[in-house]
Amino acid sequence: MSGVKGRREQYSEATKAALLEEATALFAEHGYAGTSLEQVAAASQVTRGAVYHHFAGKQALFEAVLEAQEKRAMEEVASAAASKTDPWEAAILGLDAFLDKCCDPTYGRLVWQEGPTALGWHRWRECEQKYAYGVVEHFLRSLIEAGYWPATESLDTTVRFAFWMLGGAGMALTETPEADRPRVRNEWSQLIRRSIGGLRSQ
Amino acid sequence: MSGVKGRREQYSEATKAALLEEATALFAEHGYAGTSLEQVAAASQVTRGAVYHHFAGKQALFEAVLEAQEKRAMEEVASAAASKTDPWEAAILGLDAFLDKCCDPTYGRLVWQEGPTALGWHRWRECEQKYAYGVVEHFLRSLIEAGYWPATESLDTTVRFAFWMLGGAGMALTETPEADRPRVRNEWSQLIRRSIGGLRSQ
DNA sequence: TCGGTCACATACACAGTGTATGTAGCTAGA
DNA sequence: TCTAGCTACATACACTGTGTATGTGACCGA
Repeated sequence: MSGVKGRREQYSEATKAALLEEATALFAEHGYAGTSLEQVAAASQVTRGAVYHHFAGKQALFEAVLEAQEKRAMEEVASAAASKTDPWEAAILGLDAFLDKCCDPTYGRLVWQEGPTALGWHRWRECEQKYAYGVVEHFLRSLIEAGYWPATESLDTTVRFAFWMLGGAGMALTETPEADRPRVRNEWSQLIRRSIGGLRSQ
Repeated sequence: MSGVKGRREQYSEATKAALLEEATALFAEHGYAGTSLEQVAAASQVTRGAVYHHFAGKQALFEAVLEAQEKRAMEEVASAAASKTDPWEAAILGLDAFLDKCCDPTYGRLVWQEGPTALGWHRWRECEQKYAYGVVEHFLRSLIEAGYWPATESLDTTVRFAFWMLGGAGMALTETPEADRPRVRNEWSQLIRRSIGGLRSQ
């Protein structure tokens, strides 16, 4: 139980980190189905045995990759929104930060393109619930509490709806070639804001 | 070039139809990855050789299944909308017909759940563009022409946005247990209508 | 120093796709 | 009517990739 790590544990964590890093790059570049564990292992200078030692299988490896991405992304969104106390303004800032993040090709491809195809919709959504989903729900709750948003539908449906629109923006951005992204980003941002305006109280 | 078909061609079409039918059922029940061509062939009382004779591969078979589903679905949507001449009312009727269709578990599972995972996002969207996508674009064009909808964003982005919202409803419905579907269906319908209201001209 | 455990490597089993080849029955032309 | 060729499959095989069972050396605490 001592906090000190032996050499073995240091090496172990290093290879695990290397596996995660290489897997992230390979999955993002060639897709989930398009990269074999052999490639991931080779890029990390180990064999597939190491992969199966650290992760339960290919899916588990991908989930670990995806969770790392989501963790960072949601931290960035939350910290962006934290600068405003008004729930509405905070939500808009969060939206902008999220759209920014989706312009990162690695994040976009892994989370929005490969995620569902690799894990299947069900498992993917379960993963998302731990991160993005929870953040969206948090924003919505505060909007409702502040009276900005009517609670006519069930919260669950509303969260899904909001989450889905954000996902659409993310998908669109990851698929859009670099040059058009600013325009597309802006258009989606406008569409989301105006359509949300239609839902807004008053 | 005679219109008369020999026995061979009749048998051939029959087996192709059987393959499509069995594949539809199996893909819908066990998913794309969860069903092997061996199973499809066995259910159709032939061997895998027949499958590869009629289709280029597993993906191609799935695409054929998916296209058949979409073709029927879009016909239903179009015919539902045809009873109104006002673009706005027609669009609303089309929306309702679409949501109805998504409550069909086979359609929902194949198109919204298995589709993207089986073909990958890119290829899936290319398939959708031939059917659903085109229908959405048609509705939007008529709405814009009639002055119901502002043409502030690029049409492409707007079509994607609308398509995406419909997809969200479809996804949500296919995942929702039978008993809750009427409620969820209604909630999504409301959300879409009100959010569209926010985009509507004036 | 010695037994155990950790962090991998190695070897193997197996499923599933795709492809190359074989074959029986039909069909068009002489 | 005979036959050459094509169609509609069946059979056999190669290969890729996952997962699992087992082996092994380095480390580490007692």
